[in-house]
Amino acid sequence: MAGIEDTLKVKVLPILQELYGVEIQEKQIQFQKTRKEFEGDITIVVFPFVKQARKNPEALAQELGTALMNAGVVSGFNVVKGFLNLLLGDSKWLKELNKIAADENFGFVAVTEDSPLAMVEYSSPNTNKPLHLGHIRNNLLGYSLARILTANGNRVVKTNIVNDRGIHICKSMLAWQKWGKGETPASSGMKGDHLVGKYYVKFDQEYKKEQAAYKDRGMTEEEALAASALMDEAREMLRQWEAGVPEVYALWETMNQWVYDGFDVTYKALGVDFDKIYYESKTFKEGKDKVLEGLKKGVFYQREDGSVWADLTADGLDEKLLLRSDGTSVYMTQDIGTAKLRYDDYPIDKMIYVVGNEQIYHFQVLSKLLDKIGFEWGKDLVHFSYGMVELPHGKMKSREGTVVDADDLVQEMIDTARETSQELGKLDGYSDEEAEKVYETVALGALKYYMLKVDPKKGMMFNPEESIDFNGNTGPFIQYTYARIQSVLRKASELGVEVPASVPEDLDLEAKETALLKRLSYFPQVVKDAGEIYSPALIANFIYELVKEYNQFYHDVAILKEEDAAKKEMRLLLSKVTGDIVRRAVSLLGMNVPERM
RNA sequence: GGUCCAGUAGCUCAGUUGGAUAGAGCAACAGCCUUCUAAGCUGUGGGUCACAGGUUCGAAUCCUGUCUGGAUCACCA
Repeated sequence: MAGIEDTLKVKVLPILQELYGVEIQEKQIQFQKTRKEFEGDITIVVFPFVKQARKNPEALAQELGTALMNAGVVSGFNVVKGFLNLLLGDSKWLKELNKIAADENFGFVAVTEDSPLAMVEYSSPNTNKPLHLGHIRNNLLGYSLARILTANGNRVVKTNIVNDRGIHICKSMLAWQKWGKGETPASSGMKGDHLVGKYYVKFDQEYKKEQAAYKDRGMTEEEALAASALMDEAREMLRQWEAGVPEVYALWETMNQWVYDGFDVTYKALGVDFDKIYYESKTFKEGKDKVLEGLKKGVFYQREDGSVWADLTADGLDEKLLLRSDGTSVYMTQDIGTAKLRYDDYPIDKMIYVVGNEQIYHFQVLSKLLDKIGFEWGKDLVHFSYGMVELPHGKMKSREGTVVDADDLVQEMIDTARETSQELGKLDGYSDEEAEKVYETVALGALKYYMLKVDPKKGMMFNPEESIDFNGNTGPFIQYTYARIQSVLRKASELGVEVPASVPEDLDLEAKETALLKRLSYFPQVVKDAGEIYSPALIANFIYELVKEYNQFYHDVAILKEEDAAKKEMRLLLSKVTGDIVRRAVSLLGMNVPERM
């Protein structure tokens, strides 16, 4: 598409110059896809230069079209109001098909050692509970973003910052100590992160009981909060951890390891991974140092109680606490430290944080703070924020156990894929193992596509039942089309028809064939746009349109029944190329496609 | 209260830097399996683009105001 537009532009500019003797800016020439209800391949909007040319829109379009026709640039045209619809002719599209077939990396920019380096932070779990639905959106967005950036010619480092310290971790540790009776993942048969999460919930339940008991004894809400023995114990544990008390530290290490083992399983199931993992327990001291350095330089100030603050009121933000009065660090301090370590480790050109939109303010502040401390890259950091995932029933609360657990959800999707597939008898003849693999691919495809097709900025409604629907704008629909293409290719091979590397350019195309080719030719532009605005949704919508186009083509023409050998080969090549593009486009979403389903 | 984000069909969502008669899917209804996979295809119905102004050849899109929903403004992370 881009290529076609550029060559057209070069031809159109001098013609306008010659016809009307006016200098038209390149920007003024607007191309758009010709709408379905009109005849044509590409459309020029002439309104932008009617004034300069001092002509009415229709006459201008008519003259421009005639000139382009005479110059042999287009094979035909028609004018509707101010819209000049151009027909490019079949040979142009067949040339495009041969080009796509010859270029294995069609639409992707090659990555070299000199390519810019982008770091994508995503996932960022806490080690006191398992991953849930919100994390799934985060993980899928982050992973997809990394792939899209790679496709656009960036070196990419995927990173994860694990929040492995703080009072919330101590809560599960304390609860396990008090009520765990030595339970381990091995002894309980539970996944480590689920086991630890169970004790986090346990703490909250006991804490609520305690508070209720206090209130029964006549305490006010505030008095009860202040009197909490449980919370005191948790805080004491945090102090002991910071002081490095061996037993506490050992317990912390053991329970964290359980959680990491559990996370690994979930990440693997989701098909996401990381190049480098940072731990807050190892970065918060670095942040403290940076803050104290800033204090010395006079960028920050200290209050009477010893707490350290940044005054951002001049930037339209508030005052921000960086170190507590007892000298311990807060969330912001840790992020400063992590940022510093990362820039020490990598020559980062672009830093992207995939973090929920409830933290927009946090990242505005972080950007300003990093800038003030003297990191010139601070103001360029990107907070790729995404909206919350809501459920039809209401909000999720991890402490109340109303979350949708990531592992459970994935398992449910796989079960549904299996049931539906078996009902339809889709995979008869496959071994159990092979079939199971397909169920997983389909289940994950459904989940990923559903999560990624929505504009990340917006909050989304996750309807479990609808997501497992195998009809419509869904991952399985895309996978199904791909599988059917492979089936056509297998059948052709059985019949002894080879898919050619290229086809003659003097064939006559039918409307559905041109439409499909047009769609394919947009691919590079879509990848580029998605990379610029960081949008997996753009890719998802493109794939859906492409696949729909193929399905219409598939049902309209008999690919293998065609008598004309050249035309049959053209249709086969078109199918193969479509399959290749679908597979590669889908990989940008972290999705896989099955060869058969 | 300040700041930020959103509001498009009954539901879930698209809608490129302002362009033609605002599009899909789901749900409803009606067709299509002797053919390369019917997890599909075709058709029908369904809209005050939250509301009111403004900018212009042209506004769902840009500007202003209002309403509604969400987020945030912690010595939580």
